[in-house]
This record gives sequence, structure tokens and C-alpha cells, in this order.
Amino acid sequence: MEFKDNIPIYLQIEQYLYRQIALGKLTAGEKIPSVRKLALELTVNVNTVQRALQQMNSQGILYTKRGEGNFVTEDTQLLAETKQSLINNELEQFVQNMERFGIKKVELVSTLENYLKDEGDQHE
Amino acid sequence: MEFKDNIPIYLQIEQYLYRQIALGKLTAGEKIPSVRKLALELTVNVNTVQRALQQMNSQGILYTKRGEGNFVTEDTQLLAETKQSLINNELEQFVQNMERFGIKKVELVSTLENYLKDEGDQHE
DNA sequence: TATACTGTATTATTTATCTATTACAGTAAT
DNA sequence: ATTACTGTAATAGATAAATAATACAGTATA
Repeated sequence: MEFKDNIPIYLQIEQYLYRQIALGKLTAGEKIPSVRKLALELTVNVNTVQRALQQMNSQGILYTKRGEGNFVTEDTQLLAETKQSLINNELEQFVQNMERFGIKKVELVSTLENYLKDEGDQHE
Repeated sequence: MEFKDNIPIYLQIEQYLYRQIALGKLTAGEKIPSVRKLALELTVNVNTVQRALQQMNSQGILYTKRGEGNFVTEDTQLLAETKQSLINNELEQFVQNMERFGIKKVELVSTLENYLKDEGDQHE
């Protein structure tokens, strides 16, 4: 995985795992790769992986069986809520950022539509 | 100004100034507050302000008259391009992030519309 | 009981960010 | 020339993030 500068890697790993869950690539109760495997895959130190997992653990998304591994929670409602919350945060941020550039809510949908239209043209 | 953790302050200052330009609160040729004033306003060290300004300087958005201050470029075309570029980047990021949560481009507009609708309801 | 996996903890080192402080240098007005 | 602004540079210190290396502890299985 390529990491951006200026954002802590452990946060980017956390975001990555949240995305895997939102996409359903990690499902309820599923075992996730061991910290050492993740560290190899992501070419990152074990401690950095550990730090990302600790946060998700304390948020209840993951739970640990010591000696066995880390598992996605079986609380499907929490998973659904988490996914919805991630998307809502993304929308909220988007609206806020666009307003900071002077684009008001009423203009937002048409701005997005135009962007998607032009964007599509360029790739054809 | 309140700063977020996990993002370098000098970058947040840079973003802040870019926003001021995008909003037209800083216009072509205008003098911006001195590094010391900005440092006071933002309750931040002078060096940190300096670092933000250096980047914008090297990007041509600001220019320096030593002993006088920093000024917004008079290149109105560059300013317009920069503003458009900021907005496009924001849109690009948004589309990408939503796709990472499994929301495809075709669903994007309606997702945004629904969010704005529900969002408005809550505040009434 | 070995062996090979798991997670966890500790220590030391490096790098980036930020602050604080001091000093130097250019500009302008009195 | 003095004063008061500007930007700039340099140094030292604090903290957070990340790496590296090592060790310890729980689980499962041959």
C-alpha cells in the first residue's frame, strides 16, 4: 500500500481496514490477517499495525483472542452503523469543504453532476 | 483558529490561505498580514507561518517584497486556475473516497441529494 | 512436549513537526 | 539617523510517529 505523507500511517491503516469492512471484504466474525502478515503486506512495522488495531479494538469493531488473532465483531448492527457513519462523515466533510470554497449547498448537486460529466468525457 | 491533530499545522495554514483566496477575501495584488501578525492571530509560531508561506511562494500564489511583506500574485489567471483546481481536487477526492466505501459514481448524485435532504430536516 | 503460530511489551533510534529565542537584514517614515 | 515595521536564518528543545530488534506470553497441533 502507498501511504500519503502528512497523515500518520497507523491512521491510514485504520481507514484501510474500515474500508474493507464497508466493502464487505471483511465480514462479521471473520479473522483478519495476523499483525505480522499485515506488517509484511503493508511494508510497515508490526508496532504500527498494532497501534491501528488497538484503536479499532477499543471501538468494538475488532476483538482479540490472544494467541489466535484479531476478529471482526459479530455485532452486525454495529458494523452497519459504522459503515453508515463512515459514509455520512465523508458527505459531511465534502459539504463543509465545498462551502469553504464558496460553493453553497444549493449549488452542490449541479457542481457534482457537471464534474462527473466532464470527468467522464476526458476518459473517452 | 482551531487545528486538527494528525495534520501538520503549516499545511492547515496553507489550506486556510488558499480558501481565503478562493473566497475572494484575498484578491490579486493584496498584501496579506505580516508573518508576526498571522502567528499571533493563529496562536502559532512565526516559523510555522513562514513554512506555509514558503510553499505558496514557490507555487507562485504569493510573492515577497523583503522588508514590506507578502502579497497575493497579480496573475489573475493563475488565481482562477488555482481556485478551480482546488475545487476539482475536492471533487476528485470525494468521488474516490465514496467509491472506496462501495458507492459508485452512478449512485453518487442521489446519495448526496438524500444526505442534503435528511441533513436539512434535522436542523428544522 | 515441541513447534509454530498468534498478540503484546520494551527499549533504543531516527525523523518530522512545532515551539522558543535570538539575531540579522531590507523598507519606509519621522 | 532613529524607529518601527517587514522577511529571514539559525539554534536548541519537546513531542509524536515510525522503525528495528528482542523478548515474553497465549493457543493449537503434530
